[in-house]
Amino acid sequence: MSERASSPRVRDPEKTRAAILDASLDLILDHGYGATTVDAVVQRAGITKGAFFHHFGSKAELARALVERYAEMDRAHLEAHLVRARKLSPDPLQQIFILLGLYEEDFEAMDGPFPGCLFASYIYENKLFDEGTIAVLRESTLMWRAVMREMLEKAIAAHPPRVPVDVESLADLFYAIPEGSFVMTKTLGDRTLLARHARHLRTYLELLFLDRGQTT
Amino acid sequence: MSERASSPRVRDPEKTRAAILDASLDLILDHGYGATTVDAVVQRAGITKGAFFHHFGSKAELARALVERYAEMDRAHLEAHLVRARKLSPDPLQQIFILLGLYEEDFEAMDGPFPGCLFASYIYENKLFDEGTIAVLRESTLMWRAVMREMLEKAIAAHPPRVPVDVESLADLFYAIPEGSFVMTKTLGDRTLLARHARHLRTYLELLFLDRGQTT
DNA sequence: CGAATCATACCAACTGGTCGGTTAATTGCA
DNA sequence: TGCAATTAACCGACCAGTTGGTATGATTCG
Repeated sequence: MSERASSPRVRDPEKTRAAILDASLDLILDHGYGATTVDAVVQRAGITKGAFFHHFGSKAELARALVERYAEMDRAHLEAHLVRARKLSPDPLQQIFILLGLYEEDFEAMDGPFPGCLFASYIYENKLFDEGTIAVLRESTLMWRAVMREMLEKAIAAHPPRVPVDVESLADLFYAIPEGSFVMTKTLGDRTLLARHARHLRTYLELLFLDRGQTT
Repeated sequence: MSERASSPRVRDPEKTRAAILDASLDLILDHGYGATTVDAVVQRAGITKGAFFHHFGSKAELARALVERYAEMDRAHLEAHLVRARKLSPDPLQQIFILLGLYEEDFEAMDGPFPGCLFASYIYENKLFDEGTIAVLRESTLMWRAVMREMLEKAIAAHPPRVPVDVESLADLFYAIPEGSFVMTKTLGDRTLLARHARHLRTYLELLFLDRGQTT
């Protein structure tokens, strides 16, 4: 077996690296990157400073690696839901509704205080990061826009909307509404908001593309 | 005359205080609170460290005063638009549309790189602030919810919605959509997004409350 | 062995905050 | 009104603690 049980102190560089990234993610989402010290990361990850700087050349390098891993997970998560949605319905509009439903499920299944989104955290400290790190945010945002725009365009072709719409900015709502919802959720501590706000996006699309009322 | 022209170096405690708050607002929205040093604030405000600690007992006190001023400006801005909207139409639904239009105008009139929202900046560094400071965020958020909820309930009474809606979370969209839009705008540097996303909220409400299509 | 992985001890730079002192405005009183 | 006394606004050198980062040595594993 190459897999190893999570015993306390074994030599496993990948696990150490992951522990550093996990610890820093938690800390950064609560304190911001600037106020997250290497010492705090090291302590929470249960390692030492030497190990930290063995894996990451600098704090900035950690920032970059962290957001890259985050962006990749985000992309993979979306991709997985997309595959599932396509399997469940051939109709592009229904696929969008299913996608929304899957995310609503995810949101409802969450527990503990809501952590928020690393992209938003970074962008509100943007001057602390180098261009390459910020570029990851941009690319992720544009990826969301492109994916949702393509789905929406197919949906529009099959279901002409009741009123003309700006497709690009409509696609953006799939990113912007959750992002705003995260801010509210973190502020009020009410995790039901995420799904409830997503449901409004669903209703909007239903009114826009369906002849009458609900489907669900 | 007790009023004084804005000449370079005059003794004017209120002006000094405002300069500190202005400088720290700019810096915090770009670097976050944690990474904004008192020295940087002092330098940008064109004063000295001594003057800073004469006006604010600590950095935390600055944080609190800054968000309180910000919340008050936000509230006053909303209030002013509300008054104008009520003057322009007696119909509650139309008032909401007018309010949205006024904010769209504000967004379109902006120039320079978009600064973002201090509430979002703070909440993504929430562990750095004391309870009283975070409470300001909560109160502002709940104020928005209460105001928009009241308007929406009046609108619903006059224009029964096509499908049943959760009023509270619908009211939240007036806060959450701009907030998410701010994140996207800061990320992509495209200031047109703000108004375009707001317009979707308008379209949603039109589809929800009006018999057919557009009004505007 | 010898390279990869991690620990310990340490440093120079910077941080928020303090403090004694200076300068300008305001007040009290003749 | 004239002006000394008092107070508020402001300055900038300084301090103790913290920061990101380094140097070097110990341990593990192929």
